[in-house]
Amino acid sequence: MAAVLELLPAALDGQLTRDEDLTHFEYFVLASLSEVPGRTLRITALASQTNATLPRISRVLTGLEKKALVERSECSEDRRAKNVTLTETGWTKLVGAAPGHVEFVRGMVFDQLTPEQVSQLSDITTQLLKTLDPEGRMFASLGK
Amino acid sequence: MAAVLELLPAALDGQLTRDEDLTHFEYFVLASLSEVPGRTLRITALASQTNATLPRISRVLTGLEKKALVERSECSEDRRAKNVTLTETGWTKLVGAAPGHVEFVRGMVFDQLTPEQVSQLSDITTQLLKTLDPEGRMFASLGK
DNA sequence: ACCGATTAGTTGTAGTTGCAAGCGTTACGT
DNA sequence: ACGTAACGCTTGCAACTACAACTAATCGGT
Repeated sequence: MAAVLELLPAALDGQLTRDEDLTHFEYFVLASLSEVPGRTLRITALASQTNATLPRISRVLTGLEKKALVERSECSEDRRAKNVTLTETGWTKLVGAAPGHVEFVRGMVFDQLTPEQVSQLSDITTQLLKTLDPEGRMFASLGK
Repeated sequence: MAAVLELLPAALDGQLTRDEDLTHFEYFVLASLSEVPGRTLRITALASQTNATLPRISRVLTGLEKKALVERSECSEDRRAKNVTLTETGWTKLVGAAPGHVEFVRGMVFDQLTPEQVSQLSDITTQLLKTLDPEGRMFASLGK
């Protein structure tokens, strides 16, 4: 069981990095932005939803900004804060990456299990999240 | 489900680092050595069992050696190779760390699930490992 | 027996991450 | 209104990791 925790994230990360030159975390950031009205979030909110520290998000955003996938802009309500927006390029990137990634996850996980097991796994992870993420900061992303 | 993959390893790592000044990976290395006759393994074998690259194992072993938890020695059969042995200090460290860690995992995972779900989860992970680790390089460690 | 190819392990280098410290902005108590 | 505390984010630094290049030893074909 510890082995799954070790191997599965690495496998997922590997596919995205090879095929799309995105880490799983970067993908998750783009996906989080895409699911929000205006495709815009404050940096702290984004950090919370992706379970990242502020320094980590800050540096990853710098990288994504260099690739023109997101944009930072000043927040009018609070001049300390900044908004991050998914650019059109970022949206296109995400839409291009998603099918391959979803397909990979399906082949790696869901195709290996019976429909019953998939249902059981869903219940189990939901249950575990109550302890791991009591405030429900992280949401399910793209049906994963 | 992705959230569990993100949060659970971080939680496990955190407990060990706080309480024992060991990363989860270091703990896993010590545990792997402890389960083997003579508590000794060739470095490549250890890398394979822990799913680590050779450079990674090499540097982690250097760290563990500095703490006197393991020892490197020449391999008589192949002078390119080296053996790594869990020292008495390392064994003591592992035995001291295990109960707290096991307890933490239990509280975090198993206590949250019904006995039925634990059984289902075990079947599911076994099934997933057939794809993730077809050669069975990684073994279950300490009932996790 | 020899030479090229492979293997075991270590080290150089670059990229990622967390913690702590920093800068500027806002909120709060008086 | 003023000064201190708290907040939002970024940056310095140290630790960890992967990839590639390196050294040393063994294997294989001739």
